[in-house]
Amino acid sequence: MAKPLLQTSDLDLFMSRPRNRPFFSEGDPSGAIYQVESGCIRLQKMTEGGRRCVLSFCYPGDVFGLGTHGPEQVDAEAACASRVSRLGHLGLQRMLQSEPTRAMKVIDAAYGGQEPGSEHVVMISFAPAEQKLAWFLASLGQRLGQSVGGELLVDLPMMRADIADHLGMTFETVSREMTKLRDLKIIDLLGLRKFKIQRAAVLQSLALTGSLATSRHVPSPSSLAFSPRMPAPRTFDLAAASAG
Amino acid sequence: MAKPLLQTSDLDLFMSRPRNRPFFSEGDPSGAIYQVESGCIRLQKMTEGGRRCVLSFCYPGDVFGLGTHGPEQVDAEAACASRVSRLGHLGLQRMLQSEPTRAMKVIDAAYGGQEPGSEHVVMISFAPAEQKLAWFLASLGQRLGQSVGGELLVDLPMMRADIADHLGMTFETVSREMTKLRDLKIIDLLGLRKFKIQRAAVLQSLALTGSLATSRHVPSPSSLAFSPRMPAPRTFDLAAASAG
DNA sequence: GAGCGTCCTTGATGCCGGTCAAATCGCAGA
DNA sequence: TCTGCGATTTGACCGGCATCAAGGACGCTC
Repeated sequence: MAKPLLQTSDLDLFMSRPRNRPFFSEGDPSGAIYQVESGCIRLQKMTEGGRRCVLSFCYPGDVFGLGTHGPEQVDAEAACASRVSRLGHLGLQRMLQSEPTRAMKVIDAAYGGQEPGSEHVVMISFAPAEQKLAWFLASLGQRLGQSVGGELLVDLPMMRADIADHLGMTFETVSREMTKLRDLKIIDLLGLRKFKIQRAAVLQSLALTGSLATSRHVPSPSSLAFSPRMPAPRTFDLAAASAG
Repeated sequence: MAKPLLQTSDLDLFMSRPRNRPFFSEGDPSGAIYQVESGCIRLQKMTEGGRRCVLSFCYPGDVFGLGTHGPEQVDAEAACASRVSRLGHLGLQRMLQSEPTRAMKVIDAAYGGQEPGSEHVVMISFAPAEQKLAWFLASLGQRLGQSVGGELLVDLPMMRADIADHLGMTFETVSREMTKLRDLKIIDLLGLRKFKIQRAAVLQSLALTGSLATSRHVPSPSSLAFSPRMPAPRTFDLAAASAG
């Protein structure tokens, strides 16, 4: 992990929460910036109907909170037992005066972290379930993965239901697709909260194109040309995939 | 419409495009800010598979383009014959020196306009087709609607396929749901590029909750309480709706 | 006004993924 | 270790929406 944006000297409070407890909720007065020390925070919104939409996850080193941008727009809850440090209103004002450039950088990072990325929107609007999950696991690998003997060991701090609400599907489907990826030997499940990426190239291909391409045959750039319907193969060839 | 952010004196170029022609594409060097004069611009991304995802639409008065934030992240295309004015690199630099506050405001507006809103994400991830369309038409009404004798007359500058790619559905489904709303007498279709909102309260309720509530019985705030599955009624009672 | 291409509407069909249900797993506390 | 509860897995079923297909409407150009 790179050097965190905020140092101990900046911060004025530490907070811990067990799983599913909020750090703050939508509409709360803000003025503070939070930095994840350990665990995983989910930024989410509730719909009128009581459904939950997880906009993003924050991992150690990430900052969140609206700071100077007004009242909070989302709920921030612990996806697992988590600890965050807080730069409160006063400390933020102080930093804005003493180090305006860095303060702005912190505020921008915290603000940007809770905006949904366009990639996320593309994924949840079009991709089939298997591609959504492949995309999520691949990005989790990039963010949290630890290389171990050519494979990538990745923490999975959040529950299946959290993933589901992040990708616009149900936790049952998350579970099913996870099992499918395991059967294809693309990932290996190590208990409930950890997994291994066994074939990163295949996972990446599945995440990007929704199909299982081998790493030596990258889909041609010409496939970027416009085509009204996606004619990509939508079926798994388990045998071919396992042989790959 | 409120006073546009940019005045004629600021701008250094006008550009026109017929439908489906780009103003710029993802990856183009930026440094400019654009303001819609007439028509409708769609900001979109293409997926590897050649599918299109419309992140947002820009209407007259809106600004877009990344300005000082680096190369363009999206395609900007005319959703119908459109005209935009452009504040180029030099003009932007000049404004940043002479009126930094306003320049920053312009840049922020343009930047924010092409970030997907969290409301949009919530909609496309969970809502059924009828609710998605109701939400889109209602927001279009708020943005472009002209009150005419208690009803709201709204331009619909983009094609069905554009709406579909914005909401994560197919243009056939957009068409079907549009017909359904017309049959329910919630909207009235006036040709292909214009419609009337006949019963705004019902449309709004459909957009927010996915169900048809009458305006006198607003869904109670307590419904915001957490419930893992949305048990809201998913069926249309055409008779009851028409009677309302 | 005729002709033509594009966009839109509408129908028929099939499948993905949501829903309901039940069994199993995993963890924490007694 | 035992017990209990919540999380996860797995199965069965089915409904909404994508897909395929055909016909109609609209807006061009000539």
